[in-house]
Amino acid sequence: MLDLKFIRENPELVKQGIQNKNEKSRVDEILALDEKRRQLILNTDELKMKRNQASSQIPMMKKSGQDTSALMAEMKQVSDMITDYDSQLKNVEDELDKILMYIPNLPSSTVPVGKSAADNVEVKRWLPDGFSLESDKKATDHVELGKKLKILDFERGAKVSGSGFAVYMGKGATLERALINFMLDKHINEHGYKEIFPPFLVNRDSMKGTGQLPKMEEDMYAIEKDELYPVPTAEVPITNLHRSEILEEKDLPIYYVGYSACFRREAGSYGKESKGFLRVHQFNKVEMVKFVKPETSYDELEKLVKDAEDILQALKIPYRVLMLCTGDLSFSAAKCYDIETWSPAENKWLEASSCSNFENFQARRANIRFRNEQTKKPEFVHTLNGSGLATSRLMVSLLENNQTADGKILVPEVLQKYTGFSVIE
RNA sequence: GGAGAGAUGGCAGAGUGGUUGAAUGCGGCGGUCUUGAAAACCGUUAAGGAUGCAAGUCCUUCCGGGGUUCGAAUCCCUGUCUCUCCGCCA
Repeated sequence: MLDLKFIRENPELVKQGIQNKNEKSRVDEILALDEKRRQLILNTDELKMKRNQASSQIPMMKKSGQDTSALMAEMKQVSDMITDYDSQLKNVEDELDKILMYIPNLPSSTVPVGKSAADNVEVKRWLPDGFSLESDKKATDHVELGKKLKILDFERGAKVSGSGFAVYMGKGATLERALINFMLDKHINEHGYKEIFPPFLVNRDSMKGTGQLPKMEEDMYAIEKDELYPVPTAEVPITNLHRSEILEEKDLPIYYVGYSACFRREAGSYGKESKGFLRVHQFNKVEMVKFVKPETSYDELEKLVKDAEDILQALKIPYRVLMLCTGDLSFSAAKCYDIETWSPAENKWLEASSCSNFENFQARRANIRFRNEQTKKPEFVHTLNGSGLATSRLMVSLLENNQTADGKILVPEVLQKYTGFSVIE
């Protein structure tokens, strides 16, 4: 959520930012409602002051035996007026809030302006020693590999749950588990994150806090009976851990890492990159979340990306890093890097991680603050998160890049102590 | 699922219709004392909003929402959460 005061003072800047994100600007509506809101506050406050004065006067009058009935009758009228103004004010504020909840975060000034994914900027490419993108044209794709080696079963997944659900079997299941544990351990032991095992169902307030709702209602699974939402990412429960809290400045930055299954409806995306793991309704992800002081958040973003890259370098998986342009940036993000891993069978890059700085957009929605030690005043923190990483897309690259000519999969060395085996055949 | 109790400031904990935004204790901050520290003593210590150049002034907030009243932390209704007992259960 953007600051109403900021919008009031910088309407043109806000309009431009929204436009760069390819979203509709409703800034003028906001300004008009804000004007109305402040007028109503002016009216009620004056009446309330009157009422408060009378309230302290009445007991004194009674004590000295004076008649209070005239004053009480007058206050009855005042109270009715207050009720009326207050309900008008509530309507205006609800309306304002509704619009504000749909206004995206503004892109950072360091983000390139662009319309779509085509305008994203590649900022880095990392390939393992001796690896070439051209070298492996006849790679078998992950679906085929999974089937042959009996480690992945998309057909049975469809039978049990529906299309877009995978079953991992045998060494495939073990490999998935190994990957999750390896990533968690690395972030905990080498990058200084604290492990969180969050709930996988969250309430509506949490979904609003991180920005999934109300705008992306259609993309979210919902358990209506209990008003709970299966998490689309661990970002939601982990960021909301500190919702409505005032943190101590000395406790910042806070680094959390957590595993969760991620549930996504992917409504309306059938047929688009939907083969095998490329688009599924449930996948596993290790997520990193940071709560930091505002002035450090862009440095923290660079470190976050590096932490995710470390995983890929350890696994020796080819990847590139993209800086997203304004038009491809998500609703809540001010700046975002995507990490894409290479799929030799698809002959393209697959998004496996997204690392974003939300500045105070989420913090404002979720009311996450810290006490500034100098001023003693609470301020909003900046929140960041990044996948570290999603196993499904990563698994595609891992299987395809580690296949041998005779159809086996070589398990990356760093995973072997987690799997207990070095080859899948 | 059934029965009961509760939710108050950073924390603990009073307050059951009228100067209570809230006693008291702890913690935090500042000071006196001390070579320094401790102890003791004194002072101070919520958030949000409106208005104003500012100092300030005003409003709101005692879990959320609604109601009664001239007036609500306090009474009524409702939702959420926590605890105790019973039932069920990985």
